[in-house]
Amino acid sequence: MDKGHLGGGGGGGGGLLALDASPRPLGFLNLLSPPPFHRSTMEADDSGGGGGRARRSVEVDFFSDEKKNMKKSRVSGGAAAEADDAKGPAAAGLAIKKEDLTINLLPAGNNARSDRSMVVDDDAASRLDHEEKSRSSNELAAMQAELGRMNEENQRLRGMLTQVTTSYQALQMHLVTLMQQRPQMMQPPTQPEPPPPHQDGKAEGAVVPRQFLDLGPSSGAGGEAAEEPSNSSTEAGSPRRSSSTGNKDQERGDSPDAPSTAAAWLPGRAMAPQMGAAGAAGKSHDQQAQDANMRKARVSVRARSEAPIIADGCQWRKYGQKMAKGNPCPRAYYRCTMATGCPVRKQVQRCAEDRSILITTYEGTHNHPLPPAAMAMASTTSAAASMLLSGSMPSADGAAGLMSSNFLARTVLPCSSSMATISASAPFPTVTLDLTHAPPGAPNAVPLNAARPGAPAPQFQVPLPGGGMAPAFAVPPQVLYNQSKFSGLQIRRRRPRRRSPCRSCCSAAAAAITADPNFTVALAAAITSIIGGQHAAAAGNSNANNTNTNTTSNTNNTSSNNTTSNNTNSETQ
DNA sequence: CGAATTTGACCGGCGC
DNA sequence: GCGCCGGTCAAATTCG
Repeated sequence: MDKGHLGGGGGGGGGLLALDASPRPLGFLNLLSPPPFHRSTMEADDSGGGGGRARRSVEVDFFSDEKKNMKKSRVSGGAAAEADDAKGPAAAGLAIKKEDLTINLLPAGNNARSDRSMVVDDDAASRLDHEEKSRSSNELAAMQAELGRMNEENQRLRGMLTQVTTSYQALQMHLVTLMQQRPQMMQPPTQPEPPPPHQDGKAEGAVVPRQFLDLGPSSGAGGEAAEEPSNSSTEAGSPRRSSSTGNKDQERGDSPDAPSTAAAWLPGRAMAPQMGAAGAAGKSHDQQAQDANMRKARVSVRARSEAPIIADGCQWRKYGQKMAKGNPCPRAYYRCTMATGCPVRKQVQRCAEDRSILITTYEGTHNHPLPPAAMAMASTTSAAASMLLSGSMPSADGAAGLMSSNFLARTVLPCSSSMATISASAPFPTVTLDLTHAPPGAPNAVPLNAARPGAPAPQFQVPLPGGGMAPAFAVPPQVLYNQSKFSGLQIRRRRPRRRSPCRSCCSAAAAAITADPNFTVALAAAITSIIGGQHAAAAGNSNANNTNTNTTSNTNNTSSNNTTSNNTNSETQ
């Protein structure tokens, strides 16, 4: 065991969860104003308990390159730095030369002093000294006047900068919107394909050929993933894993088409087989960089849950547990076992600051059909991931990344500031869906149901066709009215074409979210749409959706040797 | 007895 | 280059 890991004792806790550690994410995302970037640097803070507090305001850490540039530039001058960094080429015309703002008041005094020292012993020069003094004072006054003038100029330029910033933002948003639409339009018409070969019996009947968490703007990965078992996320997470060390599940699932595993959930790569050799060969470096980015993309869900794991409708097998730095609660690692070789993994960890909050981080794309129960989370995470990655798509271009992130912020966050947090901070771009806070006007936090079917906690659960309890979120009543958006989204997108169902799903999801001024409502609606069809049988539990009683029966996993996870990570389907 | 979980060890990435 | 840390493996253990 890595004793060092258990030692923990620091803040940090990893880029992703560090951001999530805040019990109340602010949800802001002001990419054009320096403060978030300044704060984001605190993410790397390894300090102890205080780190969490500090991180409270750390919500955004997009694109470290820009951050560095910004820092660098800020050293040289305030307005100039802002103009150069925030605006980039667009603000070239507004660039302010450093020397313009570098106003040194010392020379006058220094010169005078040095002059005086030169003539201090010269009586004849005393009068000259006096004259020079007065001249210096005049110069000083002139310089002060100049300073005042420059300040005014500075103010004026700042105003202009703000104006240009606004227009630039608008253009960015527009561009991102266009870019989001483009993948769909560019997708070549493809013939229907047979269902996945490994459509196992677990998901029979109720299964819906929908991908969970398609991590890509051009969600082609979904289609490929559905047809090709993949451990690509595993490869991403642990490249060293080779045939000799791969686990049984993965080996079983991957062996048939290992070469395409990477394509299975990397949207860009997924396109390669379709495009053929030429298409694959023509893949740009940008796209490859994009792939790398997508491979790491994650969706984190924060929810109040007394159970050690939230029931999201999938079957998970625990394969590891570790103490994460800065969090006394262990982090558990699960992989999806609904289908052999499913690359999806998730990490479950309690929030260090509020242990009633369970942070579940999903990574990867399911390569198998999902039961409706799993689609609730799928809708949420896939949409969020799609948005995230559509935003980080042109990662090679710093300005574009900034642009996209800003777009995400504006589409996801403004109306649901407590709902979604986007972080492109290294190492993984992450969307955090915070379900611990109800939308404005909602009474309380949104409780997530316990994973255990027999859990005593009066939390909202949905029965599955198979008899198990499906995941569900307690939906604040006031958001139920708007369920049509997401439910329609799901239904419409069922099997548009086998080639890339997920692509379409996510594009639609992203579009829906983009169009929807209230992501919170849309999210709740998605879940509600699931609940709606099966709610009746869950009446016994449904009374908990309004009142989060937060029973304290759960003993948190505060010990590294905790043994509570063994009875919770297998979900009855 | 098979499956699932636990947990120490190992590996690679990354920062210093 | 070294150490820290996240992530994963896999033998041992536990559970049903």
